[in-house]
Amino acid sequence: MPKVTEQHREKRRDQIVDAALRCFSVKGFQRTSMADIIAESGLSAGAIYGHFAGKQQLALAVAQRILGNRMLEFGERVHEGGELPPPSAMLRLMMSGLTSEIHDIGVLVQLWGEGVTDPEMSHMIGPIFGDVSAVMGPYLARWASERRGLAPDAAEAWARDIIPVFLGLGQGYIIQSALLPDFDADRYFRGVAALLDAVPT
Amino acid sequence: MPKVTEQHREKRRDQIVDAALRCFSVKGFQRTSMADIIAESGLSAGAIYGHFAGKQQLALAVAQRILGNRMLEFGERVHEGGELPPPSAMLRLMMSGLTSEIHDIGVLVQLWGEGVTDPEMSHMIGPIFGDVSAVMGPYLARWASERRGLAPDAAEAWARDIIPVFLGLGQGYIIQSALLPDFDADRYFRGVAALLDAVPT
DNA sequence: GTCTATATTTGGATAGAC
DNA sequence: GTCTATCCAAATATAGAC
Repeated sequence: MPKVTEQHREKRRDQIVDAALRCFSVKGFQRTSMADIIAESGLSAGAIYGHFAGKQQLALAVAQRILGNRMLEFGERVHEGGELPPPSAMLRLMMSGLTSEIHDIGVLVQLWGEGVTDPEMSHMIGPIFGDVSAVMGPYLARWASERRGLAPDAAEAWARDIIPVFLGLGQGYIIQSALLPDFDADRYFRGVAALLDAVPT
Repeated sequence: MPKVTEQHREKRRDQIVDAALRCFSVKGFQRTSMADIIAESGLSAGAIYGHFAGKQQLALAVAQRILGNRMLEFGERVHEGGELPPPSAMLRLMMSGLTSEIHDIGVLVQLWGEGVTDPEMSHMIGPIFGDVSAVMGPYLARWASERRGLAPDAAEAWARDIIPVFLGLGQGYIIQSALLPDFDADRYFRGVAALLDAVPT
C-alpha cells in the first residue's frame, strides 16, 4: 500500500482546494482564472492539472468541502443535548458558518449559476442537496414532535413538506445577502422565526 | 418629434431582447455568445451594438422585462377584487408566470451569479428587489390584516419582517427547480402554505 | 510529479463600406 | 442604421524538459 504517497496526494489536493477557495472568495468564481489559482497555491500549471482535470472539478471540490463542513456542524448541534434549538437558530448557525468559512458568500450563487449550464456540476448538486435534506429532515421532524406536539407520523409528514422550504429559506438568505447591499440579516431571521419557531401555547 | 423613429427603435430593441432571452433560455447566459444572439435575432453585430453596449446591458434588459411583467401580474391579481388569494397562491402565480415566460427558469440563477461579480448588474439588482418588495409589502400587510385579523400597525410590522422571507421562498423555488431534476413543486407550495396561509380559526 | 513556455480556442467588440 | 470582415485579448489546457 502506498500509504505515505496517498497522504501526500491528499495534502496536495487540499492545498490546491484551499487556494481555489481563497481565490473564489476574493475574485468570484467566473473571474478567477487558472493562473490565479496557480499563483495563489504557489504551485504550477502542471501540478494543478495533475490533480484536477479543470476549473469545474476544482469548483466541485470547493463546494463539497464547504457543504460537508456545514452538515457536520448541523448534526453536531442537534446531537449536542439540551433543548432543541428552533429552526431559525439552526438556519442562523448554518449561515454564520458559511460566512465565516468563505469570505464572500456570493461564491455559492456563482456556483449555482455554473450548475445550471454545466451538466457535470449539475449532477453533483442533486446528491449534495439530498445530503442536506437527510440531515435537516430528522431535525425538523424532531422539532415538530417535541416542541409542536405533533404525533410521530404527523411530524414526519410536516417535516417532509417543510424540508424544501427550509432549504429555500437558506438559499434566499444567501442570494439576498450576496446581492443586496443593505440586506438586514436580523430582520430575515425574525421573519423566519415568525413562521417556523412558533410553538403551540 | 421623431415619433415613428422612436417606435421603430423600440421595436428593434424588443426584437433583440427577444432573441437574447431565447438564447439565454436555451443555452444559458454564460454559454450564449454574442454570435448566438446575432444569429438568433437575424441581425448583425453592428445592429446589436448600435442598440446595446454589450452582453451585460442585454442581460439587464432581459431581467427587467421578466421581472416587470411579473410585478404587473402580481399587482393585477391583487386588485382584481374577490377574496384575497393566500401567499402560497401568489407565489405560485409568480412562479408559473416566470416559467411560462422563460423556457428555463435557471437563467435567473445565472443572472444572479453574474450580479455577484459584475458591479453594473449588481447596481441594478438592488432597485429591482426594491420594486418587488414595494409590490409584495402592501399585499402581505393586507393579508395579515384582513385574513389574520391583525391590527393595521401590527399587520404592517408583520409584513415588514415577512417580505424578505417571502422573497427568499421564491428564490429558493427558482434555485431548486433549476438545479434539482426531481424537484416537486407541489410539495414546495404545500410547505409554503403550511407556513404562511394559516388563518386563525 | 512538477516546472516553464506556449499553442489554441473562443468570443467580445470595432472599422469601414453601403 | 446596418452589414461584413476582422482584430485583439483572455484564459484554458498541453508539450516537453527536468
